[in-house]
Amino acid sequence: MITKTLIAVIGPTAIGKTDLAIRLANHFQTEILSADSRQFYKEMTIGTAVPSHRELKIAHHHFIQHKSIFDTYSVGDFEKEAILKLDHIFKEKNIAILVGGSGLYIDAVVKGLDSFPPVPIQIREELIQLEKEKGLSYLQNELKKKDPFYFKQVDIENPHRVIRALEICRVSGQPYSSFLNQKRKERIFRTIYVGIKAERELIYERINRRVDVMMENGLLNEAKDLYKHKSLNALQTVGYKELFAFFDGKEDLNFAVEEIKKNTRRFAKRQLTWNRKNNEIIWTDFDEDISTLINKIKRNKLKQ
RNA sequence: GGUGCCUUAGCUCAGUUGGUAGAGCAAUGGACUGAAAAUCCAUGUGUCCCUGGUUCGAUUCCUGGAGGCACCA
Repeated sequence: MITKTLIAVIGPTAIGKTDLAIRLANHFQTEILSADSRQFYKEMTIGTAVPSHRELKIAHHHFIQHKSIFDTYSVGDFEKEAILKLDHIFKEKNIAILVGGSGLYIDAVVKGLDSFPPVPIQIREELIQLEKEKGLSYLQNELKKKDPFYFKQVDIENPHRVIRALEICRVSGQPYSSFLNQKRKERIFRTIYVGIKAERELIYERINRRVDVMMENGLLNEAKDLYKHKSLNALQTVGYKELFAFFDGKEDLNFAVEEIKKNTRRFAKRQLTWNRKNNEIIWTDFDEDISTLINKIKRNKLKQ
C-alpha cells in the first residue's frame, strides 16, 4: 500500500507557484523539489526568478541552482536525481512537494521516462551539422529507413524530435521506437496535482510587471556577464536571448524588453496547453485561501 | 476659415476597373519521452468611419457629415 504522497504544484509562469509551494511545505513540514529547467543553473538568478534567499530559508529546496550552465544536464538525469532525493525524503516524511513550470520534468518525476542508452555528444553535434548541410529532409529520410514506425507518428517537421530519434537509432542500432512504452515505472508514492489558475489577462499583467522588476533588479548586467556563453543550451532562455540580441546591436533595449514580455507570455500559453490535458488537477485560484486548498488536498487523499 | 490627402482585422497597411476583402506583426488553439523558458504544427467575419443618393447590387462612384494629417490663410 502506498502511503507516500507527492504534491505537484503546477501552473503558468509568474502565477505564484514558488510562494504556494513554500506555504504547503511549511504546513506539511516537508521539503520542496524544483522541476524548473532553468532554475537548475547557478549562473542564472534574476532572469529565472529563482526563489529568494529568504524563501530558500523558510523551506528546504532541492534542485535550485545545483548545476552550472557548462554542465550537460537532461530530463533523464533530473529524473534519476529527483527519484533518489524523494526516496531519501520519504524515509522520514509522508509528503513531499514538487514545483515547477517545466511540464516534461514534472512528468518525468511523476510518471517516469523510458530508458534510453546514453548518447555521446558528438553524435548529436554530427546530426545538427548534417541538418545544416543537407537539410531536414535528409534526416527525415534516414529516420524513415531506420524507424518507419516512429517516422509515421513523430512531428516530422520538428528538427529536435527527428534528431533525438536518430541519435538513439545511431547509437543503439535499434529503432528509437523500440525503447518506447517500456513497463511503467513503479513509484513508491502517489501524486496529487495542485494547479494554480487565474484569468489570462491577469497572468499576462503579472508577467509584464515581473519582467520590469527583473530589469530593475539588474537583469541587464546578469545577461551581459553571460553574453560570451550565449550559444550554450542553458542560455537559450527567455529573458537572456532577447538581451543577447540587443548586445549584438540587432535591436534597441526597449524592443528587447518588449520581446521578453511577449516570449514569456507565449511560454505561459504553452504551459497552459500542457496542463490542459491533465484532468487530475485540484485547482486553486491564485488568490485563494491556503486553508481551503489544504482541505481539498486532505479530502482528495482520503478518497484514494 | 480654405485646399489637398487619409479613415479597411488588436496594430501597420494592401486591395476590390461596383458582385461584402487580404498580408505582415500581434493574438488564439494544438503537439511534446534526455535541447523543453527549447522545438514544431495549425488558425483571418472585420458594422471596409457615419449618412443619404445612383445601381439589380456600394467597402469601392456621387452628396453631406465626423475624425486625423499636411499646406495655405
